[in-house]
Amino acid sequence: MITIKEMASIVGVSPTTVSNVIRGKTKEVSPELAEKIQKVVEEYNYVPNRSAINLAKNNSNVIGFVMSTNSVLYDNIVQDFFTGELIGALEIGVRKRGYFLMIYSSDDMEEIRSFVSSWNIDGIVALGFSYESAQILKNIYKKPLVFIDGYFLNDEHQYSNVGIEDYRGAFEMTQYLIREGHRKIAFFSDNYIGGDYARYMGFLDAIKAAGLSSDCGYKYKIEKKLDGIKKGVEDVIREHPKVSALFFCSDNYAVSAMGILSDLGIKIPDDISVAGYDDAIVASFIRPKLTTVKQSTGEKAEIAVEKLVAMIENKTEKPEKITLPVTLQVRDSVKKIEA
Amino acid sequence: MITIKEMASIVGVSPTTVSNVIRGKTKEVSPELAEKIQKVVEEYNYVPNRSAINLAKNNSNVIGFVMSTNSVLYDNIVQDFFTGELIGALEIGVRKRGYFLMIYSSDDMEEIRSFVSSWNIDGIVALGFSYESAQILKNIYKKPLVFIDGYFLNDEHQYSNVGIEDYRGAFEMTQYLIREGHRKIAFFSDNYIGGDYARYMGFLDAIKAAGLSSDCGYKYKIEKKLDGIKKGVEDVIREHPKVSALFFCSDNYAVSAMGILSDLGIKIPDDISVAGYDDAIVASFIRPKLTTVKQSTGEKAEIAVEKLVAMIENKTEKPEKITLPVTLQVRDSVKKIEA
DNA sequence: TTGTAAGCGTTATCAA
DNA sequence: TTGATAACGCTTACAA
Repeated sequence: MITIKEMASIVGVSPTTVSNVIRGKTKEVSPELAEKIQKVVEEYNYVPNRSAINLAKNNSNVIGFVMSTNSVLYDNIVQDFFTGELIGALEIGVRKRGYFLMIYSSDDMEEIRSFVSSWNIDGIVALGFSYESAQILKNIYKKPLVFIDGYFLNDEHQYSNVGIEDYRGAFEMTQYLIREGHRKIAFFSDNYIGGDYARYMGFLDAIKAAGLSSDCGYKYKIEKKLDGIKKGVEDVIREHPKVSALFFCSDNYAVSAMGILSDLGIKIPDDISVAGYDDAIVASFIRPKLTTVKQSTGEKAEIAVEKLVAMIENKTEKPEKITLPVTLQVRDSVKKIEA
Repeated sequence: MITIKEMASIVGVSPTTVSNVIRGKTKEVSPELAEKIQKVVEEYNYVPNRSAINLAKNNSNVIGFVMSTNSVLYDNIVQDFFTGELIGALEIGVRKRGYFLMIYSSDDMEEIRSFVSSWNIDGIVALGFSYESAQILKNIYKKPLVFIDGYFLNDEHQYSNVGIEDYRGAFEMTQYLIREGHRKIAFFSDNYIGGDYARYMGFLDAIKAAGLSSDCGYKYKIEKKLDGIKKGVEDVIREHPKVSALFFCSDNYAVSAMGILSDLGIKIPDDISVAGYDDAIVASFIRPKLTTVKQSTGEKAEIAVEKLVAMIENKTEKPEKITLPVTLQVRDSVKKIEA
């Protein structure tokens, strides 16, 4: 690895001059010299030393993707598809803009603090943080910070976030279900906070808005594991046999529930209708094809990086809540019934 | 961000002494001083500056996960589940061992070279490299390098690789298919190189080993997009109506084909049997549950990091080809038929 | 046991 | 237009 100093002595100039042509400050150096130096730079395949640059400039050009561990792969079948696609898209956006992507997952705020300040991380894309941990993160990290799918109550104007219309998607799906004649609908989620809570509220409000009584909508909290989904599905069938539609907070739950229903000899959508959320790839693999709410993970990532880099490079950039649209994706898993 | 020098002047000692206690070289410093310094370190929440350490020690403690772009998310539905799980598991393994994970995807070897040397990356986990690009990578990067799912012909002893028994898995699956009475089997892949070629060879050899004539096995090359899978499935049905079993090189293709078959009114496994490879999560979501070959992506990542870190920390560590076992996962998508 | 000082590869200030 | 030089924060001989 050749250094600036070495190249300087090869050409017979000072390191400063070499540095200047490398950084394109060509107006500060004569064309002849610039060309001579450029030649050497290329001949020796010069690559700048990032540690040295970072030390001197007190930054890093790295963007950290930090995930709160409870959202992480492995203990949660719902997340890994999403996370994989997200990371892939983040990498592309980050690289495109001349930055580098470091990944770090932890629930320990002290660890995260130490990670980001040790590396002098220029900006963070944060996933899976509760309101509480988001507050802490914002306190310990004073540089640009963009959350993905965060919910921050009344503090929203203080946080940069890119999310989707969780509420509206669920509202419209529920409206659709009602329009198709369903009058007993069960909603399933593994939690009722943040985006999933918003989806639940959309569900509830659509029922209200349709003038239906509140006992038209049932709420089920399911465990993340496969067994938990099975239990949820069996519970609803036993407790509320009149339920004609199942609305899951995510496609992966919906798809896995479809398998379980099939095992029970229950036909979809003839015996019961199923709706999902996210429009994951499986949604169009499975039969019947899943009716769901479509969101774009890739776009989420791209927008998050775009906003983050804007904040890094333009100090006046303000925090912003960005809400991406969702669309109803009507396929074959919901049946029209006589009300 | 407090520095060693600042803490030194606070305690009234030299930076060296502070540095020593921070790095646990406590035998070189008196207990009283050590304690006093330790206290200040904690009081000020000292976090070391990675750029400075890296510059001084000429390393980085970062492990790069570099993907050849042709394997990357987005243009290939097969890969993103796998990649997501892999990255998650890599992150855990890397962090556990005191390293950091940087992600970089490119097909341009010059870009990759510049990335790794600029950051002084300590070691690389490489995914999706052809034999040719693997050779180039090995030439431009002289530090520890572990491939995932690479195939290196006769050069294997020169490369560290963690892969799976691609050949044996396909061999056993095909054996199983034959045992179940299937005599016309079609094999589908989007490529016939590396691991997928090995799977194809396992398929072919099992047919030979069973004493069947070579026209018992058909080979189909499909496009990666959904349309391509559809075309492949339709082709086989038209060209070889006697085919009773479809063996896909990956679960995602298998699952997507199951949907397409269902659209065609073809029942699985009654009309036709389907087998997959990988044991992706969808394999147990779908109905009938998919009979497949099980591999562990998480284990792949863990072993890869383990080997890589061993190579980084122990110079005598030799390149090694690690082949993880696969097991037949018999479920419900293959029917026993009368031969 | 503790401290001095050089060095890692850049950037940036200021002088020539 | 070019070049010295200090500085970034740390490690590491080597000296005291």
